[in-house]
Amino acid sequence: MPELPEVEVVRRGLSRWITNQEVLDVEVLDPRSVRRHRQGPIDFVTSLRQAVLEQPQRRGKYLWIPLHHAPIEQKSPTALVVHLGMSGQILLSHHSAPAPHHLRIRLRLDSASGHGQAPTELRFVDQRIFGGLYLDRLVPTADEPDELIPTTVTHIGRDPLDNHFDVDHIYQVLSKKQTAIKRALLDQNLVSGIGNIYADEALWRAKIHYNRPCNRLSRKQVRTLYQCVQKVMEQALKEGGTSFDALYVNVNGESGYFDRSLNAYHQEGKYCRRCLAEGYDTFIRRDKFMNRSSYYCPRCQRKPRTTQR
DNA sequence: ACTCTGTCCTGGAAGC
DNA sequence: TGCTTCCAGGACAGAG
Repeated sequence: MPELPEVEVVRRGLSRWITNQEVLDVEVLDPRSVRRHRQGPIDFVTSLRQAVLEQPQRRGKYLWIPLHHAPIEQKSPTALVVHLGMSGQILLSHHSAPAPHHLRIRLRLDSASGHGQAPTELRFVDQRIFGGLYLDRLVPTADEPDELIPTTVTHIGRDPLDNHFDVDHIYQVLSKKQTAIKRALLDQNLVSGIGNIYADEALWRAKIHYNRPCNRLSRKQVRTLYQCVQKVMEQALKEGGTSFDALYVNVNGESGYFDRSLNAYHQEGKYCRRCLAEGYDTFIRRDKFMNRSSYYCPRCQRKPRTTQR
């Protein structure tokens, strides 16, 4: 399940190989993968053809590649926006390599214009079709006029690895929220890039129960929690991201190995590693929360007294 | 204004 | 064996 570290691994791979390459041709094999492109699949193909791909950017789980249309007068800057959803992959291959099973979109690239052994095709593969590609206009952000982001990403909050990430501002917002802390962690408008895996891992590290009301957390607890988010994401990035199966891979099709470092997520029934080190044999538990699983240690992460859903 | 649920999707696993 | 049901969850529309 791609969250921030996985998307960043993909961004770095793309940056190395596709920057300054021209799109020779585009093929949409499943129109559902471009459903967020309002003007439809045909416009997607014709608008992307002959565009030159610039340095890929990211905010949270959103990835975008600014486009440069060499021969055409630039109306306003645009970008190819990528969201991997649940199972999306960006793969760089030779165009003659066999097509993977869930191949949805292919971009033929002009490898001759760039690096010698560059791949000749960018492929979007997506089993569950929650992800997709679309074109969008780039606009300056509200607080940094030199920073351009797609209009559809303006409502997304800065992520924990962003230089302008401001934890005191986050605390101010959280102190007014009634809702459970995990719901706030997963809310991409406040802070982006956190999904179910890193939410559970950060809460475990910070020893906070997923159902703790936001407005009952101290400034210190909020600081600690977001430091834990940053630490767990930095470690995951170092280890190439989390892969449970073939659903998440980097641009070369390789899996990350952060799943071996997980302390809570997917660890139901296993000993809590921290408790074990302290001489307790507590098991990690799984609760249903927000229609998904929440993994936690019942000793380290005590339930709030007033349990609300 | 804020909070929360339902929906989109596929395929592997579990249940009968 | 073969069928059905469940489960995974990111983002957003729309309900409360």
